[in-house]
Amino acid sequence: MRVVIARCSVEYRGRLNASLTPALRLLVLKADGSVLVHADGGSYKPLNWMSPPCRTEVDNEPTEEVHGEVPQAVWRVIARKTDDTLTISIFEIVLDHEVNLGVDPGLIKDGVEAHLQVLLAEQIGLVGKGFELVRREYPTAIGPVDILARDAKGATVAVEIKRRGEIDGVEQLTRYLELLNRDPLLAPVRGVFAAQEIKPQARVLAEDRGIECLVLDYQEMRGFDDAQSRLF
Amino acid sequence: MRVVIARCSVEYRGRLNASLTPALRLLVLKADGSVLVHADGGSYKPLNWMSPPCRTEVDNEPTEEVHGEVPQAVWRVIARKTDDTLTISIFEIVLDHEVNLGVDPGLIKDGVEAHLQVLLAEQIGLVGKGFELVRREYPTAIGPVDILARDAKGATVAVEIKRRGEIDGVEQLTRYLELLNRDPLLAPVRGVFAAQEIKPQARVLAEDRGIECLVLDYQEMRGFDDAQSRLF
DNA sequence: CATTGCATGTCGTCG
DNA sequence: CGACGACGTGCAATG
Repeated sequence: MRVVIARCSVEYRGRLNASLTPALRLLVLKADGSVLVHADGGSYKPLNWMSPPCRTEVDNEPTEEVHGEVPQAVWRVIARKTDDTLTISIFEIVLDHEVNLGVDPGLIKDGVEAHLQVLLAEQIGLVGKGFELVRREYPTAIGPVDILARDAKGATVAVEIKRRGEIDGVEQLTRYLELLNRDPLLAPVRGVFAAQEIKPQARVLAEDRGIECLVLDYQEMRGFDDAQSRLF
Repeated sequence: MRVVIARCSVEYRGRLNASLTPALRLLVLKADGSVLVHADGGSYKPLNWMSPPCRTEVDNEPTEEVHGEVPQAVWRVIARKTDDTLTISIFEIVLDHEVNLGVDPGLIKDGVEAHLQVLLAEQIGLVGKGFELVRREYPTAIGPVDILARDAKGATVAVEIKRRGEIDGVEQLTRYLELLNRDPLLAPVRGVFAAQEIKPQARVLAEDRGIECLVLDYQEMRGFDDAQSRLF
């Protein structure tokens, strides 16, 4: 990785055109060839960047003026496949440090939608009394339904789980329900839209379509899970 | 902005839990308090980060071991509102550079969906022969329709424009059509789904709903536009 | 302030 | 490799 702080201007040509007039910025050149241009604000997205795979051509003796000034160097970063280009004109370097970071051991995550799904499958009673799990990730032609269950009377229930429940999720569940209800072995299938947080518009749409909304308490569900595992 | 390269471990607690075991990484502390943790790959998203507004508490004399080692410093970055925390344990500093970048003049963009919309409004004939523009951003209760037009026979046509046409966009257009078709002054309203690229599933869904798909050539449309403006 | 819709989204997973 | 959905999505425009 090479870390540079420099006064520079930047041009991007690709899916759109974007440009930065000269100013002091942080440039990060990663080992995989990717380049980030950061300003002192606007987390965490760079002002401009190039994603790998890409290569960089360096011109250390440019002759053309850029923004009324001949830069001391021009870096041309070219995407491997899309022919997007990022052109960085360097006018003045304040810091230039190269270091070998090695391969990162990587990130360990815990607590996403997958976990919610596992917990709710274990605690299917939260959806309704006497409910029984049919299976998680129940496969259909248009993708897996998060949870398929049967209610106390044996009727089929499809559960869609989201961390944040928005209209998209209701649409997705609606498509599943439409498909599942074509199967005479399953129909009629009810829908339950479960999320840690359900946006008002999503709730309205869901209820308008006869889909039940269920707000999940992740902390509580995890707590229950921990309590369960401590018993063994 | 402070740029640090250090051997460090990182813990994030918030919407999820995520952790990084000790390794050499780039740490960027921006003027607005935000912090980025970058490895030497994986553009442009940091491994871990904290978005502003947030504040950092520094402990330069930690006593507790982290990963079997007492760090030389611990930075605790705390989000202002959500009480998310990012804890960075510093074991060894390779580079530590502070610089005042000043305020960035900012990015100038050109060529996004808005531009496609303007171009298609100007070249409404691309949607169909004899079409006439009613207006761009035609307002409805659930948001503006990208383009409303009339076909050669005077029937109303709603056009949804996307750079990449996916299922979401079809759903969005469907909602608009449902609403517009309740207006006796407009009904019946047809739908056209226009994008630079239309995903197969989106196309199937659209056509199943009687929505026409239209692939746009941005380069060509821009070229036509340029040619037009050169005439004046 | 909440909602909505875009993004050079990026990133994993699965066919 | 492409398609699809999730993301600590972030972000700006808008009511």
